Amino acid sequence: MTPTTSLQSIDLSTRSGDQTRVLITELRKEIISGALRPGEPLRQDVIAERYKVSRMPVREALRVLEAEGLALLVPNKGASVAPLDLLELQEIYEMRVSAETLALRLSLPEISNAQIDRAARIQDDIESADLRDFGALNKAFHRTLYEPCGRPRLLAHIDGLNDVADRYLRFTIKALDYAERSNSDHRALLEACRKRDEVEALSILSSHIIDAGEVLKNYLTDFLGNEGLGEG
Amino acid sequence: MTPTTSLQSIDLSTRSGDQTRVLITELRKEIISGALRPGEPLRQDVIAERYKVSRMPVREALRVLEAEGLALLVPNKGASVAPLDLLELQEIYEMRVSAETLALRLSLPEISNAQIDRAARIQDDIESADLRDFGALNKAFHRTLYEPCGRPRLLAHIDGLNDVADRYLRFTIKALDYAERSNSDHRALLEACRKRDEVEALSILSSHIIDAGEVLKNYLTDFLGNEGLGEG
DNA sequence: ATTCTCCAAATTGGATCCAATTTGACATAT
DNA sequence: ATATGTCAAATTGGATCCAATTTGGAGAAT
Repeated sequence: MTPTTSLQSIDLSTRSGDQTRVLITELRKEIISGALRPGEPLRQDVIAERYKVSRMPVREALRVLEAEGLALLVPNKGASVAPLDLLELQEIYEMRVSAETLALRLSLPEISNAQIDRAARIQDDIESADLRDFGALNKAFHRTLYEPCGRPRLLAHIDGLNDVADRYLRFTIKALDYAERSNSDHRALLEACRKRDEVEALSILSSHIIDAGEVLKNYLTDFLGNEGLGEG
Repeated sequence: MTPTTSLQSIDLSTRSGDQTRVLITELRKEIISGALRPGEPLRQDVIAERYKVSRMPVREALRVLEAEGLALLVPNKGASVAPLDLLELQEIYEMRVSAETLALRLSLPEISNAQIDRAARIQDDIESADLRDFGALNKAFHRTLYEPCGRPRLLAHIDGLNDVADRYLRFTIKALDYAERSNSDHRALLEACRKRDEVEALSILSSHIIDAGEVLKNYLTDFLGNEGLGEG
């Protein structure tokens, strides 16, 4: 079942300062959520008209999205939503392990109990809330644990990786019993953080991310025949 | 002694397809090399006239450079070259260790002796060539060792980190006996790669990068008073 | 029927134009 | 002398216009 969220049109024509900024975040959301499907062409006219702006800020936004790996730009041909690709998925999860264990390691000496509690409360939400919000809440949980590291660039990098990962997650999340495993991982991770047990926390986080990547990969491998992932 | 390379003006006005692409790479080079100084304002008019194009491709290029962390864009105020900052330097080197050890680990099972030899030849060049090319050659050396990992996204990420790191390197490279230490690290790294000794290779690479970061930090700490690093 | 050519429509890339915001200088008031 | 207000110049942001490239289809040739 493909995500079939309909595209909303926000009227940015009134806004003064920075339409490009808004466009970037809106289009990013639409690509991550799957409202804009992998491989789908992104025509400047269409987007411009949908947001009631000229093509100019659209073009700037598309450049940025390309730099983020969410769009593909071919000179004189146009832009399209970056296709999904199992090799990229694997790569993203390998990079997540590397970047997020670094963030957690740097965060642990700084993190307060209050901050750990904040993460625990997000985990409560995850377990009680609608699975549709899993992506965003899951991201928030992890980010709360990493933020005390005080490395803005690293955190931005991790955000970007999670954005891309979310695209894949979106296709599968409903069908999985993955949530359960993820929840127990999260609980164990919080416990290790409370004990400030670096080795344990990093080990849990690593296998947590690797696991998620494996589950996704297996699920998507089956998927691949049924429904395209966007042409390469 | 600040880099005082003069700005060359390339005439892109004839090129058909994609002036923005060219602008991005040219401006990137100028920022990395220090020809465009940290904190220096990047006025659209000036750049456009220098490259004999209109402001439009300049604006697109600036957006991308902002996404890469090389430029700063303030709405309605304009762009400037991203300032240098010791905390960022530290962060970049932490991220390099994390990303590059991952790349090397994934590369080692794939790398051929011929590829290792290619890296060794680059190291020969480093030791014999002008120190001014150190940044580029050093980057090439490392990339040669990582490339067999076959992870395009990871490699692009590493390239980006090294671009930013080069900006700091550029300020110091001449003044250091760092080259010697770096050379012996490189030789030892090649040896470990030849033996396919993962633990040894990763350990050498880690301390190699950490070392470089420390040396840079110390050097720049002294520097900070004399000559600005661009206002925050 | 298939392939090739050519031309019009669609679409992107770049330049120019106009509006809105910021900057800085000068004048004025305290 | 310093601070404040005002207005013109500079600069950015957005829209429109034009050129260049790509796309797709009709028609001709084999």
